[in-house]
Amino acid sequence: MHDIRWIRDNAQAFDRALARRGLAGLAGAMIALDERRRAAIGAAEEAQARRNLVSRDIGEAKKSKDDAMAARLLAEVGELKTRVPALAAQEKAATLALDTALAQVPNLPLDDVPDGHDANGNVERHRFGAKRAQASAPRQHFELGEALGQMDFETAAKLSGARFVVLKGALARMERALGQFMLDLHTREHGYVEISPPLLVREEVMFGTAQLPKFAADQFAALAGADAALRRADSNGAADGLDAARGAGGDRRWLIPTAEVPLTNLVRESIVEEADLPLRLTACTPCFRAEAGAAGKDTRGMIRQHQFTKVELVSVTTPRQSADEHERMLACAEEVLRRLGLHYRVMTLCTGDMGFAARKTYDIEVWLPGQNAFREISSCSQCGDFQARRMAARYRAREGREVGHVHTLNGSGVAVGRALIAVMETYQQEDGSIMVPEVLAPYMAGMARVERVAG
RNA sequence: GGAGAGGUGGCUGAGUGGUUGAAAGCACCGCACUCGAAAUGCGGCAUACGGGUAACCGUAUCGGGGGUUCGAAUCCCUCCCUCUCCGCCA
Repeated sequence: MHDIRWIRDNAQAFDRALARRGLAGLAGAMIALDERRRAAIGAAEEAQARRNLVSRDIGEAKKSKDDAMAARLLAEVGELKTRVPALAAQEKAATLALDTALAQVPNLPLDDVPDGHDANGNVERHRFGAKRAQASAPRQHFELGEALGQMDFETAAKLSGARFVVLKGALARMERALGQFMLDLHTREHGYVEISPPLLVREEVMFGTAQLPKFAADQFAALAGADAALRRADSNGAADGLDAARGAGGDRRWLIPTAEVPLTNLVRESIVEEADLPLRLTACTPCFRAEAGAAGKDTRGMIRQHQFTKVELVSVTTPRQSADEHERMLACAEEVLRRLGLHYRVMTLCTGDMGFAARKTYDIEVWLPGQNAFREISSCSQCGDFQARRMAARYRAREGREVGHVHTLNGSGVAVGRALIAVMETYQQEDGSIMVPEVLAPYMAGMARVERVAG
């Protein structure tokens, strides 16, 4: 969410930055809404001030038993009785109009973000490792997993539909091992605090990190007492089942699409002392995504699922610290892949490929031999004060005791499902078995190799 | 699910519909006293928005929303949240 006062003072810079994202200028429209809002505020406050003044006099008059004076003042204030609520309603509507418009505007790219229209404009920053020599054509993870009898998409479809998977035995264990390994690395060596957050959150929490209102179609929602709520909604002839259910007393929560949502919102509506910053938080959680815009994309295998596990990194910093923290966070995520011995490259996303809330983003793309391609396994973003403003998350400066919005950053450290895929495809053997990377062995009871088991 | 009790400033906690943004205490900051500290005394100490170069002025906020009233922390409705007891449950 942008500061309308900043837009007012920097209208050209604002529109120029939006243009870099391929968007039309909005400063004029925003400023017009703001002017309407401020005019409404002025009118409403003036009326209220007058009412307050006269009301006070009425109180005085009644106290001194001056009934004639009181009656005269009452008559005088009569007109305000309808005017004040009307003006207040206008003010509310004008403020809502501005807020609604502002909530739809994405963050602005930092100056050093490369310009571009889409993923083709991303710039490689550096890479690590190399492709391994493999005797025959490497197989994809789902071919390996199905052959091992430990990755079952058909059964998952029976339970939940497309884009779900059932892992069994050693592969299930390896997924868990990956999450544990990452969490241990970040908490023991990188200074992050482990969090076990709620997976169902309120609407305003989703708004805080900017998943809502614009990306509702990408999210899952859960209803408590869904049957009863929906039945009542139906009988009301309501169009939108969810909103209606809520209106009918249904209790709606959103399933987190990433732990970024609960972790970042940990500081919502609060003022953190500067001495306590930066906050570094990590969690390993399931993530739920509707993948609404991805029909037909990555339909095979575990690359794109409605549910997947991810270790998330979140930092809350002062404005001065956020750029350095971004580099640090990237290094923390990279370290995961280095220790797993996975080949990857780091891309600086261009203006056209960045997410809504980001002002700068690094993606880590891991090499998948079976796919013969680099695929995203982590995305580390600085959001500046964009989310902080939506969440009302502030800090008090050490010097001067001033209050300002914090900066927030988030990154995957890393996506566990995709890490499993990368390990499988990278460490696959001719016979279809998979060598276990050394760093995972302690988490897998010393198992050295994942093999097909009878049954 | 049933019954009940509550939500007031960073915290504790008063508050008869009329200068109550809100007593008091604690915490915090400044000053005085002190060699220093403690104790004590004096003063300060919410947030947001609007207006103003500024000093400052105005408006709103006592869980959220709505209502009654010239005027609401105080009355009414509604929603949310917290707590206690009972039941159920991983």
